[in-house]
Amino acid sequence: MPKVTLKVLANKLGLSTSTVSKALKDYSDINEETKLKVQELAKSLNYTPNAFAQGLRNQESKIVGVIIPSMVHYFFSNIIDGILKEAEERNYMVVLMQSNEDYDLEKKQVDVLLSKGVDGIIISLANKTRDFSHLAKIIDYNIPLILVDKIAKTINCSKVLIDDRKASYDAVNYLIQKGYKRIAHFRGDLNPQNSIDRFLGYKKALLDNNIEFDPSLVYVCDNNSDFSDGYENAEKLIADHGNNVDALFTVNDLLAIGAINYFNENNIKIPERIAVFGFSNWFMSSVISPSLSSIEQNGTKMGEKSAQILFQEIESKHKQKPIEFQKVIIDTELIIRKSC
Amino acid sequence: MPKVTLKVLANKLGLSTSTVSKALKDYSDINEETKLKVQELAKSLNYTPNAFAQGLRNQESKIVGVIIPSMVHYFFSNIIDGILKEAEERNYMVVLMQSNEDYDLEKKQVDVLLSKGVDGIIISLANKTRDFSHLAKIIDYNIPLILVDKIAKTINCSKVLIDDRKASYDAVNYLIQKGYKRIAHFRGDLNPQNSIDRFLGYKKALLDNNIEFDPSLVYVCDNNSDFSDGYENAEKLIADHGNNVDALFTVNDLLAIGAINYFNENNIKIPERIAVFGFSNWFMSSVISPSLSSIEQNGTKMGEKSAQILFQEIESKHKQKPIEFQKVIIDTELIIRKSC
DNA sequence: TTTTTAACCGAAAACGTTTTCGGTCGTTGC
DNA sequence: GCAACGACCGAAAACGTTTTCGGTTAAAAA
Repeated sequence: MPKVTLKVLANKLGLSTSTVSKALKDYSDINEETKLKVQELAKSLNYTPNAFAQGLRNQESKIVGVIIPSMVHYFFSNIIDGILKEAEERNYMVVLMQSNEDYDLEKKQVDVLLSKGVDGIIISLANKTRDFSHLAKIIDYNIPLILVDKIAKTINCSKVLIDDRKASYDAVNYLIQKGYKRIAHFRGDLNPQNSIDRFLGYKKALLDNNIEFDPSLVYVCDNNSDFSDGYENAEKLIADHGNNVDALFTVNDLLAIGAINYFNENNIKIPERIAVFGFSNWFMSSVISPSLSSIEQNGTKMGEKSAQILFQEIESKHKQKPIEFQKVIIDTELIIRKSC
Repeated sequence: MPKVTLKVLANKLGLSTSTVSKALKDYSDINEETKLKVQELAKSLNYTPNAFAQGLRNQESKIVGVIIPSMVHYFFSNIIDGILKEAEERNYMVVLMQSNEDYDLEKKQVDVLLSKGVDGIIISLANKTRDFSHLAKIIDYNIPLILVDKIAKTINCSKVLIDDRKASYDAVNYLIQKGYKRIAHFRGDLNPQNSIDRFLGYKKALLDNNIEFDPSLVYVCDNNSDFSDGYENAEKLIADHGNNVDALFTVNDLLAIGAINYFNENNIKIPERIAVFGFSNWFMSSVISPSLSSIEQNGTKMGEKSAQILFQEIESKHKQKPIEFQKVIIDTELIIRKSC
């Protein structure tokens, strides 16, 4: 089967490729009749423009790149979901890469995306990423970049995130209003910004309520994508503090669920003996027992918004308009369930 | 910043673009010294070949397309995970699309992938897909195609799947050995093959154990990606059969979890009053209460295998070798937990 | 000295599209 | 009758790469 290109259309109609091209793009200097003839033939022969040639000529790929730390995460799945929806509407393709929380891989993937000529990039950074030169490179290349959730404060680009500090402040504050006083915190890695902010929100809620901040109640879960980390730290928590702790606020639901598993197995009643509050509102949090209170982070909306901004910026760039970076805060919501 | 192309390398060295190109690709008719000079300069100037030009010239994109019904599913996330790993190793990019279980969208996405010139395609079909002309089109275009999990029997291409019939036979058989006799089944859509096969395995296990098959114990959950469907059908099940049912085997974990929720809320003890067995072994099945017995479907391995075969076929095509289609059955495993 | 050969390099075409810049008509205005 | 104009179309260059096919040297063979 011979590929149907502009040239074969042109030959069949006794026209030139330029005329055919212009006819298909509705140029004003082509006769309406010939336009129709060309368009009909194109349709009947199922002509589709060669994407490589277009890319080469127009310097745009109609592809955007997305790098996330991990695929198998409810939150990230939702982000992708939102991005795919927006891309679909605009006939853009999305190439997806996962960094596996590995900085070197993340860096390499940025290079690949740049060399493939993607029109824009959305990244949620790996936890360990401290060096942002690869992001600077994207900006140097003049490729629109959006950071989502796991962001870098110092990089000058649009960002979509939640107010981690406020969200966790609200959660802890809720616990305090409910009467809990000795509230432990399983925090995430020391590095990523939202881990820090969630910790700070936790601390501020304590202070604002005149509860002394006790550093020994804070556990660093640097492997926080693993729920066994939550299980083990729950064990440690009880070993360390015995009855002198009555609530637990975790940096994500996975840790909370690990902890719940430990408490359940050891007959530590939730929420009577200890309350638990998670973060991110994974689907499973609504179906475990006891169901877990959490913070709805709205991954889908974050993905959608990121993509919207990205396409805006791509368009602005195309029109040579200056682009001004946005920082969008997506609303969160306390989801109160039976664990507190 | 001027883009660094073969031409600028050539100019800087007083060579021709052809020589530079050949030097970079280690052609034998280029002097070792000049090769070195070229390669050094290329590295120092950070030369990366233009992907569009390469695609145009070589007719290959180093991109593969993946279409899945839905992103936010543990099983599909795992498939993607496996595919991304394999692609990463081979420096291939993956463009991801989700059909949202919509046939028309699936069809359109195939067209987009074809028009973009991807080197291969992996699809897990939407449940409602009954017409396979879009798949035939892929084969017509001579693009390697792999079907994974949700397959079409009549399409002649490589497939990666599990033995749904055997897996569900084993699960139901296990229930029977445990003494359960009135086993209900929440089946999926009437259309997709694996929904059918899981039903047939259920039926055969009953017959082989001399248990009469009772059609009234089978409920069609045509919206089986929604766990409320499980909840509602559990309600119906109890209304219909009261105490005359002692086990439930569902076509997936989500339905099982919906049912468990209903049973828990209505004080129907699991597994004493009714046992529950799921399918797919979602992560959350291990953390709900009671934990759910299920069938490990090994999504990651399915994704990996699909990608491996795809890249094999792409390579074969490249070498003009004939490709012979494979049908790979991935092992499943009964995961026994507290729900039975 | 002349011919052959090997070693090295470059010219050029091709992939398919887009867009600028003219060019050729026939028509209108004066 | 001539200039000007508008309508329509095509030639050609460009995007960056790959690869074939010669071509130019200098050294080896005759």
